[in-house]
Amino acid sequence: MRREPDRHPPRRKSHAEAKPIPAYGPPEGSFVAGYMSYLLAQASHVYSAGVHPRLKEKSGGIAEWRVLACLVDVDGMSVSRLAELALFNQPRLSKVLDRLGAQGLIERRGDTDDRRRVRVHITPKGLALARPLIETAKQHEAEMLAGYTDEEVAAIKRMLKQIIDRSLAINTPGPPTDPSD
Amino acid sequence: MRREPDRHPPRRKSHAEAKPIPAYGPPEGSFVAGYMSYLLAQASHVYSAGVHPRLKEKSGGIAEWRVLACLVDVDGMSVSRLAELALFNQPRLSKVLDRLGAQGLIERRGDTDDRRRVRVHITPKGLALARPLIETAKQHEAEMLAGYTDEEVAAIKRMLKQIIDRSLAINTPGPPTDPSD
DNA sequence: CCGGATTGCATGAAAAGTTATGAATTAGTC
DNA sequence: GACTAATTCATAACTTTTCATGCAATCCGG
Repeated sequence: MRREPDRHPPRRKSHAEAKPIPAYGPPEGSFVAGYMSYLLAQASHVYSAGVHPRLKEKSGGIAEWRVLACLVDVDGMSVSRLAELALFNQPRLSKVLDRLGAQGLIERRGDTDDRRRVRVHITPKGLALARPLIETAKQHEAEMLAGYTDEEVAAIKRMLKQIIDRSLAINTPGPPTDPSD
Repeated sequence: MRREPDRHPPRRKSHAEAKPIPAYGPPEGSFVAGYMSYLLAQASHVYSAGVHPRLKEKSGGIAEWRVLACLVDVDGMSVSRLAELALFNQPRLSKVLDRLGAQGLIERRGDTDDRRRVRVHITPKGLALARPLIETAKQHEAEMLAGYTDEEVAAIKRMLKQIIDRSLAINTPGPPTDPSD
């Protein structure tokens, strides 16, 4: 049997009265509708929903894509630094790197000075895969932001960076570097 | 042995020359530093990093928390609608619901009219758990946005909602509801 | 230098998520 | 009304992530 037996009580009425509203997103005035964390998560989610299928198909997964993109920016980062940049915890990144390494897209090399560290390098094969993906991503961004002026886009990005910086400042308990900031 | 034998070539130099910069976030001018998807993901990530531990501990997981929060807003949604709202795919939500159901925090009830549908209801026990969590979330939001004026906060949220709406419009192929929009 | 604390990364076991698919029900068409 | 298509949700099989932990290398106080 598919569902529990008593989940569906006997039918109530013939078939009158319309179906509920199929609206997207949270209802106006609800908690989540105005909750910043939710808005950020939803924005991130729906904004990238359009490219993710393409990126995932080519790179083998969104996590893989993110790592490759970061490595094109900065090659040879340590594992923990790369994890931070790609927004992963360290064990997760280690395993993503295993997969990327198995495909010959990245390479781990021990740091010569601090032998605890492992530096991650993108291979030529990895670059050959990543570069076109970055173009795809840029093209998607262009489409998504077509309705905004350059100034508006700049303002949006500035605002996001500010949110990021402030969050980091709050989350980082250390003594304030400068109270006048 | 822990790593591949040849990962660490012989040490290079005594110990002069400083260690690399430990900066947080992507380097200025890099691709990801200005890539909207990344900014949104990073903002979402670091912004909520502060509450997530607390919410997770109390609710059993961030996914669980999101579902409960949505249900406090709107009780009795269908599974697919709730999945959409909580930003999960349907099978994932089904499993989150299994867990929540096992703890007696939610209940599934078959829709009387359309017997394919299953409506999800939060239980009194679930409410008792969720309400304080929402307070925690609100408190966190207050802390995080303390540096902004009410108007600035409103502007930020409006901006995010606009990004969401536009993304949805672009991702939804259907004919434009109103070309004059 | 020596020993304890710390850092950087990997890894194993357990938990959670994903993909593909199936079953039940309803909708639509002729 | 019967038949096919479409919707809604669950589930099984497989993959990925997480949590905790271990080991090696460095750091640091004496």
